[in-house]
Amino acid sequence: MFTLKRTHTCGALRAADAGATVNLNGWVEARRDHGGVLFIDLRDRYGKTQVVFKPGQTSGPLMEQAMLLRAEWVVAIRGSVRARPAEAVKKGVETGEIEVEALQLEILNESKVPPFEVTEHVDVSDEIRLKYRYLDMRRKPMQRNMMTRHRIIAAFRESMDQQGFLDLDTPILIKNTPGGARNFLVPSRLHEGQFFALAESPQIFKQLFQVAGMDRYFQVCKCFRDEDLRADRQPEFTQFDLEMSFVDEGDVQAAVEHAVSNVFKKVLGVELKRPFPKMTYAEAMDKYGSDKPDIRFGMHLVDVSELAKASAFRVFSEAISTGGVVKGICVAGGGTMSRKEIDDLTTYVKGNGAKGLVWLKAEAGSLGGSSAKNFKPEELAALREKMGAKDGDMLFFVADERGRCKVALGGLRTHLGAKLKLIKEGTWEPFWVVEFPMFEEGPEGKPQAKHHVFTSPKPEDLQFLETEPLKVRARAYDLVLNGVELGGGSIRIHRKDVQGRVLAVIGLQESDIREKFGFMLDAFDFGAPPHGGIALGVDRFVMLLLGLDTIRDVIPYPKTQKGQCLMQNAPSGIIPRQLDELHIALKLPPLEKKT
RNA sequence: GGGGGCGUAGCUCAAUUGGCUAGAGCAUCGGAUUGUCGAUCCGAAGGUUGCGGGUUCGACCCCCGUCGCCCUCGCCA
Repeated sequence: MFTLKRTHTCGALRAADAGATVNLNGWVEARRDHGGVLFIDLRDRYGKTQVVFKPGQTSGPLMEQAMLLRAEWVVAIRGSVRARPAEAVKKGVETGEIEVEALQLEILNESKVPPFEVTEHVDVSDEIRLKYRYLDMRRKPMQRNMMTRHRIIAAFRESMDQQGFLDLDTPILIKNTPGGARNFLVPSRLHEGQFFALAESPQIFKQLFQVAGMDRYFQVCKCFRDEDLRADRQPEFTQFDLEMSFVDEGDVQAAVEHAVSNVFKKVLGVELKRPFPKMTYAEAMDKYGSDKPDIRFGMHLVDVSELAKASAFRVFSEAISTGGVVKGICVAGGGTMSRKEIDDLTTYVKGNGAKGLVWLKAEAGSLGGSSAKNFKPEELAALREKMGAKDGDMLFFVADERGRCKVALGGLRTHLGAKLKLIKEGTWEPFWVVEFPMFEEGPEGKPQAKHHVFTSPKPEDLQFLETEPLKVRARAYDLVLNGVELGGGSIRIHRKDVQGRVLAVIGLQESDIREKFGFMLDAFDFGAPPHGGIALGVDRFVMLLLGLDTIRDVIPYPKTQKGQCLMQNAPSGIIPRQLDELHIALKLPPLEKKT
């Protein structure tokens, strides 16, 4: 029986409702039995309301029924709203001024004792949370995360609609095109021996929308990548995806800024300054050692290679003579660091590929520390000057091959920013990283696309395409916020000849190009407009706005680091008949390989 | 595939150098309790120390293997 359908949610009632007779539906979160009076906290996603059963006012049978209630039972209650006695008002709770005096109770469902207490007050391991995700999501933090996720997506959609974008979907089952992220494969029953891939992004389809004249497409879409997981990477994740025609970089960026700003305004009440600033890739790497720097604190990387070249300190001079660089950072007030802390930092940079960490303390108008003896006094003075150090500061240097030096020192900068709490929390400084290189050096020195093969080179760099590909800059842009890459996009190639040249640079044979991208190039034969777009990671976006450090907490049903669903126990084997239908034979590695 | 951390009661954790009956808080169950709200008080029950092997007089602790969760490198255009 379910007759007492709710008239109010568990978060709705206020002092002004006193006297009303209402129905509430929800879960029993807590039960406080005082021998006479019995309190029940009733919970739904809107809040909690205290229900009270009082001897004298509550009938005997109803009291008996109420005594049965346990945590997580689902009930419907009819009762009258009462203002609480002044001394019993619960401050800081929206429904704290009232309670509902029960008149009637329907037990809609009982519950086993849950594996963990369904309250935000207890810590539960990820493993247990994922196994019982439906219980985890009953708790306030996950409810908040899911509601925020919804509001972010809604605000994004609202902006897209306002700007005239069409919400169109694209296939999940698509052609397998090796290269880039590994695809999940789906065998085709109707075509024996053939496979679909799950879309790793709608990239090609959204570009073909532009050829189709569907100017201004967007989608909130699932993408699938069969790669190893991280705190911010799941095998299936969600993107804000958009593409527009007859545009340049500025048009795409403006559209995204409108949407991102709307999200911040609607969800956080924060007005972002537009347009977002831009930083070139070269500057990001030079000053921060990262293509997604956290610019909420300074501590820039300083190149001291000129000083290092002639240095008596061989670690420095040899790094330069072998073609490397020496860079440093200045930690304001870091002079008080202990030897142990410095050792930990050394371990940290070594983990990022550096050979070691040189440290010098700014003190007594010069530089000290165990490495200081390797330098002449005037060298120390010059270093101090170049690094802008004051007494009490700590200087760290990494001498290494250019790329490794930036990565190691950039990593150290980020690490120190968090460790020393240099980051201004609650500040939002989104910006664009632009002028990415078109290619990067792949294995065996072969150029490979840094963004993707449909990214347009800058026209003025086209002349180097075949001769010095690594020098070519792309019309690509990444949106970076608080050290997180929120997404990236580009102006695409819309001319078949240029597309062919780019594919050739990365070493694709004519036949490969036909097989993989033939339909795309064919489409370009029929009048492709100039176009461009971007994709943003929804999960990362939500994580960032909520100040969390894993996207698992903003995805309703995420996978573990081994890519499994602990609730369903997926993936799992299939029965022989299913394999037969697909004409698939398993070839498993031997179970045990013991010698 | 590599490196690291963790795995003890339903949950979160403790257990000295390898040593006595493996403990605590919460949850659960029973009792008490008429204004609590993460109620309180009294009591009870609850353990294959992830699993398998080894070393030892003796293993939660040491060794080998294995499974799981997490972080990370590779990888993720």
